[in-house]
Amino acid sequence: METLEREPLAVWLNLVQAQTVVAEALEDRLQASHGLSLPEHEVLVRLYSEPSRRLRMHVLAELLLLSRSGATRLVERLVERGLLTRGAATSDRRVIYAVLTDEGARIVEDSFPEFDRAVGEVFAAHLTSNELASLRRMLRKVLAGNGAWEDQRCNTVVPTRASA
Amino acid sequence: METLEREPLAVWLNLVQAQTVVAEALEDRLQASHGLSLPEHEVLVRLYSEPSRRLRMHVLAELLLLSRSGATRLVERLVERGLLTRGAATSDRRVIYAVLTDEGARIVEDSFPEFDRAVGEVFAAHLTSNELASLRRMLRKVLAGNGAWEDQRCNTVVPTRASA
DNA sequence: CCCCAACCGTTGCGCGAGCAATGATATTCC
DNA sequence: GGAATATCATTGCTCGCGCAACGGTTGGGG
Repeated sequence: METLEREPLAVWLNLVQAQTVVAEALEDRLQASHGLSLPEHEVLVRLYSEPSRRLRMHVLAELLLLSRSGATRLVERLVERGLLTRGAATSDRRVIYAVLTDEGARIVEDSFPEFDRAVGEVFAAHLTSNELASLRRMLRKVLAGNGAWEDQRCNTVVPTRASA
Repeated sequence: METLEREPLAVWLNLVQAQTVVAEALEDRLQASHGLSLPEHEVLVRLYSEPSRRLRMHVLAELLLLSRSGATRLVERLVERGLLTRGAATSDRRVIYAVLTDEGARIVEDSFPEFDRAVGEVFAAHLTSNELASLRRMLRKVLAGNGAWEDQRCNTVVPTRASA
């Protein structure tokens, strides 16, 4: 099995390509149905999955793999659309919370089910559930090996329209 | 095994995060050692792995997962640094080739071995060769399922400093 | 033969993102 | 208690990229 040893680079390129293709497909659907970019949608979902429906800017930036200035402008755009509000913290006056508005929450409830379905169709549908589990294990090992923060919140996301 | 059915989204997020983390690590090293961004380096490698050391702009754009305008400007920057040249085709006067200069080739020979090693350390080192092969199979299924072009050239890349 | 459609690469424009610097607040250490 | 330091979010600047429009070129159909 030592013959095919240019593997790692090829696999890395495949990973980049797959990520790009899937992200484009997801973003297209999201754009068409609700006029949201992928990061914009993620902000809404992240906030929705928070019981208090708010998150400090700094934490939001980390979750979105974004710089703090990037986060600032991202929420700024969503505030202008009325999907978010900025809220000050009582104890620490440096902190600003990004807060989901009712309309923002409504949009999540509207868009998330189809988004979740899209992830299934575009990405997960081509893999067995064993492969999916195996893939996750591998990715976590890579993340851990690079000292990446383990995002527990992945398990806590939206209860998929409990009201319906 | 039906209990954990929010898996797909979580795996997708892990994939994005892993891609981001690894890409940042690779780009940092490349930037430090040769002042190249990841796409810039890839252009050089793609051209180096071509026997004629040239590629049509359109093809280059596809390989790099870039728009044509993006490709135009990317090679423009590298031309200014003297690593590339633009060459006209004899038969079709619409076509322009991006051509690797000798200095560009020298840089590839210089940078690629460490880049390849970096991919090993940052990415592949955390997986067994079985896992790597399995990962590749999965990614290819996802790509095929989304009608992505199968990039055969992955196997043809640089002979890793045959001269040394 | 000539016109029209398709294709190639480049350009104008706007957008989203990162870096470094800023102001405003909190914390720490003497 | 007060000054130095750290932290938080924002802003100015610049860069890389995609989209749409363009000029130049080629091939195909009346």
